[in-house]
Amino acid sequence: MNLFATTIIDWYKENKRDLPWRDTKDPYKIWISEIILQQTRVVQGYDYYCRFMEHFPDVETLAKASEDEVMKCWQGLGYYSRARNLHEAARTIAEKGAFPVRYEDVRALKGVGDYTAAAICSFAYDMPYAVVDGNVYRVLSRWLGVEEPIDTGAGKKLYASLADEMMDKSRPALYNQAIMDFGALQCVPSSPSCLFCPLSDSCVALQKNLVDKLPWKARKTKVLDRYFSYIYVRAGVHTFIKRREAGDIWQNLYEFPLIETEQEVGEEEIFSLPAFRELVGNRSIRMFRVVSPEVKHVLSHRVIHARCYEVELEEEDAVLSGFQRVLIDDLHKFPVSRLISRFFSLLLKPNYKK
DNA sequence: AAGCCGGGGTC
DNA sequence: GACCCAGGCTT
Repeated sequence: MNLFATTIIDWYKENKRDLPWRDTKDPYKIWISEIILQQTRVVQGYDYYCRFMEHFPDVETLAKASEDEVMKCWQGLGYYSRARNLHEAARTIAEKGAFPVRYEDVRALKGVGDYTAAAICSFAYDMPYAVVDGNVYRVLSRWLGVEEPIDTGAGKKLYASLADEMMDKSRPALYNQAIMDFGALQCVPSSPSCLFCPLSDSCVALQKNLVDKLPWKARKTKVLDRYFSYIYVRAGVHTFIKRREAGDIWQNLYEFPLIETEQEVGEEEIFSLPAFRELVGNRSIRMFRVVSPEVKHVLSHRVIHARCYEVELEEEDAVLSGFQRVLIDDLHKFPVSRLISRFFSLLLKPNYKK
């Protein structure tokens, strides 16, 4: 008799969320949902999942799509390596002809780690692999009173072994869904309603008054500042963009010509930057304006202080080396970061006042 | 083992 | 401002 598992499962039957990727055993749909939901709340990923399924209903469609198409569908969701890896894995699967059925082969897919492999194999195939995600860390650390941090090698190993031990291996899919929903809805990070918790009688953290301290992380990510000045260069009906390359944020997303500096650059100083002169050259400028004063764009590990300027060139057929010349009306077709899409919407506003 | 990689919500 | 979210990859 497993008190923990049966309690969680009973709770789940009464309180489960109705989610589209739970109505299926199709490993493709489950895989897509799991990648989308990595470090992403259900409410945030929900619409992306539905749109993704409309655009790419099966793995062959996804494999045949261009990377830009996939990225466009992912635009705004963040952690864009997920989309790139997803695309690569789709091509691997399509080449082999079918979705892998062994745990090791699922785990070997690009972008699929321990958590996602366990989720796919349990949900699609009912294999007894315990998921260990943020919810599971929280539920286990509190109920068992585990004070080991969750972000060290030793901690992860310990939790993986505990999760395996606690699992009801006679019904893996049900148990895994149950513990994650329990963590997401009942055993929430801050101020959980322990008064109404079906496990409160046996919860170690509650007895020791550690609920608001568990789980905990040993280290925190350092946040650094970066300073971006974007130049929206207009030449007649065209403008210029570039695809960001590997080794930095927003890989393979498009953006306006960018000048990054060590320090903040004032709106008047932008003209005197060598990088600005190099971009515009000796072309004559018909108009200059500030599209956006500084906006703080906050990422998990960076704070980007960004501005956007508009420069209209006299020369309407100008070419900027290193940049794609595109129709301004086509800008919306390119996958871009949330920051750039914000600038897009500013540019679309009529009667913008300087 | 530590750092990198997004964006949004909550308190 | 600090923390968290159905984490994984690179170095």
